Amino acid sequence: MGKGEIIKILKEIGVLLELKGENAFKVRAYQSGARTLERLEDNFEQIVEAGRLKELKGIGQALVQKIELLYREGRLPFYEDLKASVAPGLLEFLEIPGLGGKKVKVIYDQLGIDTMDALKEACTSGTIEALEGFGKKSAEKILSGIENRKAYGKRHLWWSVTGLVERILAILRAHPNTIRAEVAGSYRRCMETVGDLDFIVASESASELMELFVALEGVKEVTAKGITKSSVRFESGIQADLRVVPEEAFVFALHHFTGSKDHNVLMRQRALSMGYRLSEWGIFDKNSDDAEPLKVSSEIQSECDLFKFFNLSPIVPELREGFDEVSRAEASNMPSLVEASSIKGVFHNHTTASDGLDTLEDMVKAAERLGWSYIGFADHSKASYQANGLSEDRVLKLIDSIKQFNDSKQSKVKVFSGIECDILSDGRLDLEQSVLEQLDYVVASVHSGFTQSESEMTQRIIKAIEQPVVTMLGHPTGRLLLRREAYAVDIDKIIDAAIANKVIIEINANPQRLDMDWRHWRKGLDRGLLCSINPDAHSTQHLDYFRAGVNIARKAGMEDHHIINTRNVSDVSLLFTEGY
DNA sequence: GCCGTTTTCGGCCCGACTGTTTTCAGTCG
Repeated sequence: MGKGEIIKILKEIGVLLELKGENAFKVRAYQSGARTLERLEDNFEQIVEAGRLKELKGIGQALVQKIELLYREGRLPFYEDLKASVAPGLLEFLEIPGLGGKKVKVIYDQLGIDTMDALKEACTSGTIEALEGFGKKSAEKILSGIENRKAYGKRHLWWSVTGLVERILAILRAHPNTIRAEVAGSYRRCMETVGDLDFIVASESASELMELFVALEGVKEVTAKGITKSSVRFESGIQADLRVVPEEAFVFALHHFTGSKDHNVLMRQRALSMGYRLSEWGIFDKNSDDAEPLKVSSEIQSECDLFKFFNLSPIVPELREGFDEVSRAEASNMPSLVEASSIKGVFHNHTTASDGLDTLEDMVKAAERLGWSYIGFADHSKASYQANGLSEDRVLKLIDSIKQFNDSKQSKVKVFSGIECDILSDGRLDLEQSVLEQLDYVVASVHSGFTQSESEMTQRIIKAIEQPVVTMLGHPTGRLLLRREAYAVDIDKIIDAAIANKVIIEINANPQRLDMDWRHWRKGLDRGLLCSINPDAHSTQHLDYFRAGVNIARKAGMEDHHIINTRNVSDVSLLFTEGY
């Protein structure tokens, strides 16, 4: 059994143990074991084969045995028994806000309820509220949770909530009693999708801000309202939290609620190892129960100060995912991340030649407005019939017209001629090599046959990567966030092939794709893998997507030199003619 | 179930809010 499936099973064991009422730390051990495997950069198979699982942090004797069994035999009796002992419907109950493992267990043990319909019935009939520890409000909350399950559980694209975030921030900052206001959480860390929004405000008059917040336009429901914290749900289903803290606690609250959870654990452990306790309120003496933070807390005015206090280089929010950022900061080995202002142009864009909405001329004007010095067009090839893909003849004409455009000196922006060439199901390219060779560059992408097996798909893409004419690989996994899973593909093998054949991989910056995923890049960057940030724009407005791509590049730890879009015109031309 | 410069037992990150309770457990982030 492969790593992905094993991770899934470990996570499920955690959930099942929770429903069985097991020790919370045991539950956490399975979850953290799964996370350790998820983050593993070295080859999983090799580690298991070499008997080195035990060396991984968070994986002890018990997990080693279970993982090895799953790896070698593909099954684990412990898991099968556990699964058989828990009613399958209970897993779904955990998706209801307010229901955790303990309460679900009570509902099942006392009432024998294990389906959503029966739970609904028990809420309306008064059976639930009669249970010890439950009441009328619990029943109402569960009922509304069941009814709104779809909207509540939904995550949201980072890009799609930027407007709402900016609007709320502006309102909070405009309040006369606001000293500082920031957005925190996964939004601030630039995750590709966000579950909810977190706002932190420094102010001495919390109650006024709470009133302002719960009355925001578009608020459908107020789910919590306390002295320092309120939660609301907007009509779109997204939840937002506001926390108001005194000015001296602002930095600590901002850091804490920016997370991630795993990053906070690392920071708190570091604090403990240095004799301190760190919370969202400040820095405390490890051994005292004082409610007052140590005096040093008041000298910390920024997150930089906070990291410095713990002898760490500053860690930007994008990198706070609980990987190795704390140890890198300790060694003063933080990357100098790419900025949006370093981008000088983008390559994978569409025009009216295939399925784009705007003409080449309009797209170039938009590139001028963005201050770029070049732009490349990669319209679809003929196999993408639904997208009006280009035949060999049309490609040749397009190359001509681009040459004329450049010669006419209409614009200071240089236009590169490219194509988004379909990778056919057998790995061949959709257009004649002699035609492809005349273009400045070729983006090879999969647009069909998504149901192939993992090995077929992997071989198919590698075959394309091995064609010397291919410059870069487009959206390597084909995922559409929140809509369509990636097709089955061994991304590690794709990365190896790209490096071996000097093929660039794109970050498709369309907010729905953000593909290749930021989690995969570190496996290749140190070995010379290059990235191209490509908005996959189908209109002038879409060019702005490049910002979402920069976010992902930053999460992947990329510096300017990893990204071809930071190079100037002549270096890019050289790259396309000479390779790298 | 994991872990160890407090080392083989006894902790495990920390605090707010809610709903249920008369002091706290469960949930959540």
